[in-house]
Amino acid sequence: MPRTADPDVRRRLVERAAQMLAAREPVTLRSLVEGTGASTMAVYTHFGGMPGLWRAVRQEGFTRLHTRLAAVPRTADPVHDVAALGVAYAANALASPALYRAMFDAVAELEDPAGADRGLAVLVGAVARAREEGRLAADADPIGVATRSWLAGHGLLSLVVQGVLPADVVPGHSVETTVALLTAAGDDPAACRASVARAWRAGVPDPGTDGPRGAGGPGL
Amino acid sequence: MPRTADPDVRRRLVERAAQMLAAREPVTLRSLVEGTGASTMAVYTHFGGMPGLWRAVRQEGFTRLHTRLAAVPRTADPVHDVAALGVAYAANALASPALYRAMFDAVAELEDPAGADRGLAVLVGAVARAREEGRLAADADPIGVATRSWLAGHGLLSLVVQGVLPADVVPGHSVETTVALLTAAGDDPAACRASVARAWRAGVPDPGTDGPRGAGGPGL
DNA sequence: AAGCATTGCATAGCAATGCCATGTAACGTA
DNA sequence: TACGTTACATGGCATTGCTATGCAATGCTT
Repeated sequence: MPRTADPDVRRRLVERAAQMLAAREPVTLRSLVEGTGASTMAVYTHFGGMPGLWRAVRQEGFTRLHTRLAAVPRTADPVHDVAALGVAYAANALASPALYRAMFDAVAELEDPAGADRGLAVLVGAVARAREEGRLAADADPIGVATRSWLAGHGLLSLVVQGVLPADVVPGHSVETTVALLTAAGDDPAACRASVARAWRAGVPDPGTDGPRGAGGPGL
Repeated sequence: MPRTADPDVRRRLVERAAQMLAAREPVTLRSLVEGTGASTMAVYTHFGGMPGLWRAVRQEGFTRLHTRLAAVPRTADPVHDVAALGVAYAANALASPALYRAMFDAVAELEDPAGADRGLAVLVGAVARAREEGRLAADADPIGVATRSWLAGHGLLSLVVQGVLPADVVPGHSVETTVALLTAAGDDPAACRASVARAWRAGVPDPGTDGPRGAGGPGL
């Protein structure tokens, strides 16, 4: 094989795209490579085109999300841990809203679809542990409960990220929905609320440097 | 005033955009006016540009949604009616997935933001009635419960519409989440499940002529 | 070590997109 | 009927993503 491909170029371009996304700058083929020294053809050799670049960016977003979820510590209270994953999910989305939007803009197209499932798997594991430790009913469905939590969280955050809802409603709705879902799965209502509320009190997501904008900016 | 503005042109363009959206055709300035006899300037006269056209299309989507929700009949069982609104919401989204995507693509920008709230108001009214008729706790929060139902439904449908989740999981997740939220609001678990399940059994959304596609097509 | 095939990528140009400056014609008002 | 205002058709512009072409760098082969 000739001229070994420089793997750094690929990473740098994805990184730069994510930065431009966070900076609300329009991510175009030419503006992306500008300043990197690379030419527009680099995007085609490494990604096959702009859709390929977006695919890579989305993948990067899901990788970061998984990293963040996997870093949530396991405590003695499994229900608290389930809620803590919700906090981490929200924090990740609010830290870079534009990336979150891009992730789900064409989420069906990913380089590694299984990579996106890994985040959900973390949540499923936490719910399963709650059941195993007796907090949920023996016939509770961890995948179903985790999926519904994820769906509700996504619905909430996708609207917050677009500026339809303010960020400060996230904890409230999240607590209520999580409590409702886990109580329906068998947890004691009072104990559940205490566990969930504690998780959200501990780590309210920081809006970050990249707050939601009022309208569709020039970027994606 | 000279040369009276033809209000039909506006409607026809919005209508055509919605049709092209449903047909998975790329909606571009030139392809939109092609065949209508109008020229590209018509879009600027009536909408000020493509963003304005999308704004009008989104508004049209929310108007249709409201129409559909308002048409849901009121029965003797208010909890059933709340669930029936969820069925109607899902049916509306699945009937024209591309329009649903467009609606929430920049939902913060609407011609009449209050128009989008009218749909939610219908749901809030149904929840409030459930509380007034004693199905929910006296201190239940209709706006909160309705909003969380809407958020969960939106999270689910936005992913279904993008082809991440198959349409056949909609009833299952919808029933479970609705039961969880309404039970948490005070309804009796068994009665709640019966009411909600009946609504979804009666009117399972038809995928329509416009099923979700596997990947980002040429259209929006 | 030399030659060569293969690959990375810089250049330049193409089609299509949204947008707008200009001109023209239609309509209401006087 | 004359006029001023408005709708809109035409043509051209900048920008977008994309690709045909050529060159140079690299590793395999002998």
